[in-house]
Amino acid sequence: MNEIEPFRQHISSRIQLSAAELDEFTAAFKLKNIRKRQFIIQPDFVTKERTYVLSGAFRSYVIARDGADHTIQFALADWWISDINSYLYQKPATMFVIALEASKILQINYDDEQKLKASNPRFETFFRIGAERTAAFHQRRIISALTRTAEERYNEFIESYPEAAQRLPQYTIASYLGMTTEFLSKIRNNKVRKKLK
Amino acid sequence: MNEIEPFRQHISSRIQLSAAELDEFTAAFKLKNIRKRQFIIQPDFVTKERTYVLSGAFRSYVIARDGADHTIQFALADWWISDINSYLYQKPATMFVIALEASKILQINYDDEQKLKASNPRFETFFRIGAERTAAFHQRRIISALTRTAEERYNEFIESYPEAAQRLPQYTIASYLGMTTEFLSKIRNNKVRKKLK
DNA sequence: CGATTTTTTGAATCATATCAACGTACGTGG
DNA sequence: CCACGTACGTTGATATGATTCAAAAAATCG
Repeated sequence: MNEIEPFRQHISSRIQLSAAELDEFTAAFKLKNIRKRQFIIQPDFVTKERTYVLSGAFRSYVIARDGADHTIQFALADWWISDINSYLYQKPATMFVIALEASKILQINYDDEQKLKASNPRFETFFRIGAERTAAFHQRRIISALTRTAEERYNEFIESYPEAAQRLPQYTIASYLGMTTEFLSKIRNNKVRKKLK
Repeated sequence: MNEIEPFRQHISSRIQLSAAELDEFTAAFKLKNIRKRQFIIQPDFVTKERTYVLSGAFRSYVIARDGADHTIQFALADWWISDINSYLYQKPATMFVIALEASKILQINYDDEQKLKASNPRFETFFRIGAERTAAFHQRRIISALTRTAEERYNEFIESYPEAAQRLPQYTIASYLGMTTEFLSKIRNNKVRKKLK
């Protein structure tokens, strides 16, 4: 009946650990409650933690020169989120990460993560698998952005993430998919004039 | 005076190994000569190797429904290339990887990589670092695609990869940056009509 | 409820694509 | 080492998918 049970499951789905190892691993993480609209990462501050979402929802975004905001990533329960360039290289962030709902998260800080990885090869494996999957995921997104129209990207999104599609604000989904809120609205309501071939 | 010396340097830049470990690691890789225009990965075949480029140049791309091809990645000397979704999950590829020039590569196959990682935590670390950097790199590319105009993306590209910009065919660069060859040509020759503000 | 945030709608406009044609270069076989 | 074919790059005219702007409608929340 532990609050972090989903996290233990998550770890066990990637690597096999003894009960003691699992305790050691999870002990490096701190549980936090985050209010809606609270920022956990802001530009110019070094991202000192990696965040796992137990419950709630987050969105990371950057603000372009023209002031438009662009969603880089979402994270619902059982996802990770951070400004990976800031965390990995321990340099100032360029992104915001904000809670879209009241949320519970688990965080490990950079130094503790290094210690953990050095202490046990299985822990190193855990992070290796995570990084590989993230890279593969990003590659699929790049392919989608390069090869599909706005409408196709939206259809792909609601198929892949039905829960996110209904729970997250439309304007955040639009900016994740690289289109304006207005255009997404037109797609959803079939107001996009199509060429008849 | 060994042909694979750059590869040994590459490994040493990520992890610290004894001479014996370095030999063991490199022994898992096979050297291959690849002719210009030769494919090393094709759709529908499972990608069984991860490829490090010693010399030459490669491009990975997908073909969209409309027949247009889209460059996913380039690899010049000292870069890695593969269809990561195919290699990682050992399922059929969706991409082509073709040599743009006569090239020399080093390849490790999937099973040997697993053995290597299991045999020595430092080898696991090597791949973890690689995956992390790939993920961080992809994230920067996603941000660029979402927030910049075609012209800005091209300027960013020639600044970040001056060698690639002059060595690779324009149409491959255009498709990497998500624009047509014609439009890139107009950008390069200042033929793009700009709104005067 | 009233206030704020989010979504929708239509018209005008823009950034980039498409198409077609031509110019250039390069590599391969004789 | 020339010639010729094929691949690559450029240009201008036109078309289009998506944005911008402005305003109203709908949803959400304290």
